[in-house]
Amino acid sequence: MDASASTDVEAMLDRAADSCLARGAQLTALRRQVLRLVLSAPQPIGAYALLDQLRAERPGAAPPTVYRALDFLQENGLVHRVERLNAFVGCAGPEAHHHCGHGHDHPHQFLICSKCGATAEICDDRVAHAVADAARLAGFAPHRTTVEVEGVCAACR
Amino acid sequence: MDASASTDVEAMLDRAADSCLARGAQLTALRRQVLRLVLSAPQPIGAYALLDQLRAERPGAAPPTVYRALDFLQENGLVHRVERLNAFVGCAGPEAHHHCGHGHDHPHQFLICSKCGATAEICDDRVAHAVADAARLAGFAPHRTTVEVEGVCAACR
DNA sequence: GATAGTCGTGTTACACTATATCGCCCGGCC
DNA sequence: GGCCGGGCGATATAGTGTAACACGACTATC
Repeated sequence: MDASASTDVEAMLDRAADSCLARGAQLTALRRQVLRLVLSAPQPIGAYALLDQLRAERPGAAPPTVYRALDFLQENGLVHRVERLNAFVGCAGPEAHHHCGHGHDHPHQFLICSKCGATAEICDDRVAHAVADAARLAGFAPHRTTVEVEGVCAACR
Repeated sequence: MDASASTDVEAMLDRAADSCLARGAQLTALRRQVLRLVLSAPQPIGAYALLDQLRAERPGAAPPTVYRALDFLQENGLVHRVERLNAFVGCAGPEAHHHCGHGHDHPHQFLICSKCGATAEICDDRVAHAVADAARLAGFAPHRTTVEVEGVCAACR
């Protein structure tokens, strides 16, 4: 990561800390460290890759260390899990979603490039509504939704 | 499973064999056995649960045995993988989707009840179109799409 | 009929992902 | 002080998925 990206990450961490405080949650040093690693990764990152990096600063770290942090970060809308990759990405912009009327558990979709592995998060209301409508039509009360599209990104075409 | 359900499963297996032949693929005894187990399961079933059952008839079966069969069945649209559960379900009705104009790689969505674990497959064109449109709007060429909704089913409410 | 190629399968070993459980520390609270 | 809950360290184990190589059956081609 270059300097400007690092600066961006630190700013995002500060905003994340504020957002947690507002919800009565604590972005502890460990959780902040894990979130920094996720945000700094150029692509979705697996729990054990995260663990390896975390050990550089925290030699005693074990799987539960990183999984507990990831659970917390997910609950607070700071990271998302990409099911198809068994990996995690930083949420594109939690505050942006608040601006457009969504809470911390905002709807989102992933576009996963099978060529380069890049994963983009989008937030399409039409998709979210269509899915919710289809579920309710089946008598189903939707709670959380996973939408992941595998394909080829613009850069790889 | 009662007798009528078993009969249904056998009929589905026969139709699956025909469908494979038409595509130049072979539904071998092993693959048929695995598909039978998936179709007979009341809920999505994991690869290792499948493996345990398979070993009753085929003691030497190992993980690659079942994963290779599942890969084949997925490629031929006979089973789907439920990412959130790391499990597999028989395709609700491949021939039904052909009737409504979809190929063997038809769009589908899952409704997963977090109370009872029941998983329903639906096929909503509005969802499929909304997702495809959103992806293309981002310059992305969609290939395969995963849509999974976790919530509470009608029976559990 | 030999040769080579493909496909399906067997077999072993390993890598990766995730959770259970126990125990300790620390900070808040009555 | 004594109690409690949250966060964390540490160990062990469960669950999921692949790599790599071997073997036999079948086919095609000469």
